[in-house]
Amino acid sequence: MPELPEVETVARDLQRRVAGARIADAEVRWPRTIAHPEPPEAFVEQVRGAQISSVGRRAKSVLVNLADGRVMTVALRMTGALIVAEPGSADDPYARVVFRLADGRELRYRDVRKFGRIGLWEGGGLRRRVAPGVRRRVAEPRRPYRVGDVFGRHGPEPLAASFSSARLAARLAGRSARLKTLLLDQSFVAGVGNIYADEALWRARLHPLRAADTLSPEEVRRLHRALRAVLRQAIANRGSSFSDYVGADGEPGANAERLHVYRRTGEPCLRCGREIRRITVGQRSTHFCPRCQPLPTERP
DNA sequence: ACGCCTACCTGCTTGC
DNA sequence: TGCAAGCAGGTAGGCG
Repeated sequence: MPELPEVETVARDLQRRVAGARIADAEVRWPRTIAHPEPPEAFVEQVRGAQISSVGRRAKSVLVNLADGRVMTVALRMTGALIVAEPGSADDPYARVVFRLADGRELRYRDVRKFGRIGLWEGGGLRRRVAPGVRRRVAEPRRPYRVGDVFGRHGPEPLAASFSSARLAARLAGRSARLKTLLLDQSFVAGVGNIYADEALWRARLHPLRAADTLSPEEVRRLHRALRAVLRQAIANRGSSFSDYVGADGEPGANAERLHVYRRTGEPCLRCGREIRRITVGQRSTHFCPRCQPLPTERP
């Protein structure tokens, strides 16, 4: 399940391995993977001959920046992976899109469950920012092809220097939604998924069902620190692998064994020993320690 | 604003 | 053993 740390790992791997490479040709084996442009034949035509200048990340998408300023976005969703295959490698039956590089290697988009999407966009607009207090600019023309529009509704990057505790507090204020729901909401904060939402709440000792606007300033600071620490540690370990996630080298990450609550239902809390519980919040499995993460109204 | 539902997909696990 | 149901969860879109 690629979340921010897994996508960051893939992007860093690719930056090291394919920056500077030229895409000689591409083959689309599952047309629905191509979200833009349509039809997929147009995508192949437009990407052919392009040179990759650098690879980055925004939210849970890999950004493949092309030398001419265009950007290819790769949303891995559940089971997507970008893997660099050396010449002569065995074919992959789950490769949905194959980019043949001019040097003989292949950049393969592999996706067992086919949820992932790839788009090719004009650059620009990525850092678009509206000054505080300004509601809407006058009749901004629609430019649906700009990569910035793809992420126009996403929230801030939690590891950005600008994502301060005060900023988190401001975003939580007036929100009655549960913490777990908000952490998973990409327009609230970008890149957090089920694993790191649960891990951050455990680390911050906050119950997943707490209403966001009931947190004390101290609790907001704990959440801010916990979220960033959990994400940073996962990146340092090259991400958490369960069944599908691998880096661009095809190797799984090492962070899964470092998780404290996720998929540890019934096992002892690593802080207090109480059994980890699993509940459903917004149709998502949610893991927490009932002693370390109490609801204020409850006495566990 | 918020919660809830469905659709998209396939592989693996579980239960009879 | 075989087969079907259940489960995993990121995201878009719809409904109340």
